[in-house]
Amino acid sequence: MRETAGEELAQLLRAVADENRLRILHLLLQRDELCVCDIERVLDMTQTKVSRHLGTLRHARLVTARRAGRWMHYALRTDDQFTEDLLALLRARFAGDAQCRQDLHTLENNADLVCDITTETR
Amino acid sequence: MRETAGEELAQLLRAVADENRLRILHLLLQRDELCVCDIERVLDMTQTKVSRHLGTLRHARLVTARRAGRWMHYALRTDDQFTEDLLALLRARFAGDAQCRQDLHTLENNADLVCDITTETR
DNA sequence: CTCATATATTCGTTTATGCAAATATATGCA
DNA sequence: TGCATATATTTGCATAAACGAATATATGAG
Repeated sequence: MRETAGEELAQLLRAVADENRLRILHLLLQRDELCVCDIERVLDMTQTKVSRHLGTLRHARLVTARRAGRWMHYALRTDDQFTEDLLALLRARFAGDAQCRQDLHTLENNADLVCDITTETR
Repeated sequence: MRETAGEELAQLLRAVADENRLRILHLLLQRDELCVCDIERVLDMTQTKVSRHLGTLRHARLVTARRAGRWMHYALRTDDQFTEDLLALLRARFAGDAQCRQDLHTLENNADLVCDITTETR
């Protein structure tokens, strides 16, 4: 059942090779953590869609999930050098992308984000 | 008909996110140029398969094609910084991959490669 | 022109991926 | 316990991508 190393790399790259997931990764580069409904609101995607794409990213070991009450907090993984380097590369690209800039604007002007509240007792 | 910048990035990443194309890129990192039949022999893939994947890489602007007599010589593009950086990242990964090491061995021990002959008058 | 070689493209099929809608699970509050 | 909220998963369908086999094109040799 073990994948070959090459197939594992291809799978990681496949996880990144999707516009929806790129937008999610871009958001996660801006905050330590974000929950599903935050992403849902900022990117204006359905809950199903966000959850599924986060599942893909988690399966590819690009993000971690942490439960906090009713919310699942997602964050970028920081334990793999290749992933780190790849994200650093992408971060530079995102800066020049119109959609990403708009998403960033929406993120910063949204006062209702769950993950902006530091206390998790809700 | 123009793609968004984000979709363009996703398309580039999609082109890289395939094990066959990763193996081809790995070979191209070893030589300035390789023709289709060289890759065909080293990777033991059918001509159709190699040609189609090279087409995908060319379409994603990862490689260039140059006709030399009956042969098409493919080479990595060097005119885009992001692509350069991405390939540099991959190069490091390839070194630790068993399949890539074997491909490299096959490449080096194959005396019949078209692109090992410097003169193109055949 | 004819034949052989190198590469590209088309065709039909299979597999993978994305989506929305519906449903299921998990947590917290009353 | 029962209800509301947050998230995950399943289902059914549509589109995209991969494959081999066959066919087409392009070049060079004779």
